[in-house]
Amino acid sequence: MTEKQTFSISELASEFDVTTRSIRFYEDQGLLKPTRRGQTRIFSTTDRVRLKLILRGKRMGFSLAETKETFDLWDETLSGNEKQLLKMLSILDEKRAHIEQQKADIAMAELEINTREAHCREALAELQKKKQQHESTIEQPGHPAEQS
Amino acid sequence: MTEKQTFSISELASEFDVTTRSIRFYEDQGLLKPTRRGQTRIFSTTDRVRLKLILRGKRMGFSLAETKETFDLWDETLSGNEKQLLKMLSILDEKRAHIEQQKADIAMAELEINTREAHCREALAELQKKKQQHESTIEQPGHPAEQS
DNA sequence: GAGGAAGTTTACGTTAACGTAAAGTGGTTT
DNA sequence: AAACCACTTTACGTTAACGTAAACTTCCTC
Repeated sequence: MTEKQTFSISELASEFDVTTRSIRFYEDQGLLKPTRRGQTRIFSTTDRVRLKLILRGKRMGFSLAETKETFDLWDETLSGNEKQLLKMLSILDEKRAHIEQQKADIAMAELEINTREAHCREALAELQKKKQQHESTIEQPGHPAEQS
Repeated sequence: MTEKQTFSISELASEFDVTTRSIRFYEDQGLLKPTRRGQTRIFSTTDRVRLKLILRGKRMGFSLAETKETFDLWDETLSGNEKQLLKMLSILDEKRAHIEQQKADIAMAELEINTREAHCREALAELQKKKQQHESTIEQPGHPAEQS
């Protein structure tokens, strides 16, 4: 009872930090299906969820076409015969494979980032040491020289 | 002594399953720097590693321009002054943030895939049950009818 | 020496995912 | 009623990352 049920285009745009142009484009491509009041779009909570999925899909490397496919397929699956269900299961397997690849990529990337960071910090420490040596060579601790 | 040190363009292409066109494009954009024998490209193990990084970068949502930036920056960092090193560290932080986002996305995606799979399997089980009921209604276990 | 395989350059074409005007609609605030 | 929103449609422009075709060189083989 306490949750918002409908959203304007600009509400969704600012919430998810995308342009209204993008949202209209997603509708145009059949990914969102807002109703209308006059000519103004009214988005449901379902649209909101789908927008979230679209954006996450993008971050995970899925094209809009792929995301639309899974949306459509899922819609069909809901009232689904056996063939549809089995197809959905096989697609879920593909997604899982994709995810496993991503996990592996991420693990490797993390390793590299860590070794690089270590390398950087070592190099910085080296520089600091040389700096201090240099300072103690040319300058004694004390008050600065008074006017040359 | 036992590892290959140089590679032709088609060797790399087939190893990483990309086209030679792509590899030439990556060179064109400054991501790879093969030497030449005559006009033929000769790729080093460094190039090979970078190609691998390019492809992983793509899978993780980095553009070629971004990947090139980190390559270049890392080259500079090797002979680096303090400023370069600090910049590299801040970029490493950005990458880490990116990775954290990916991890979160992946975790959510996995959850969804699991619930969807469960849903599919339930629906399939329902269908199987109905099928069996139907079969036992219209058909008794026994030998088939002989020629109508 | 004719052909074939693997390499090259040059250059125009393509697709996805929007960006960016331009021009119009509908409500409300002054 | 004038001005100002937020929203709309239509339509051409843009960028990244290659695809694809054409015409050429080298080297090897038959």
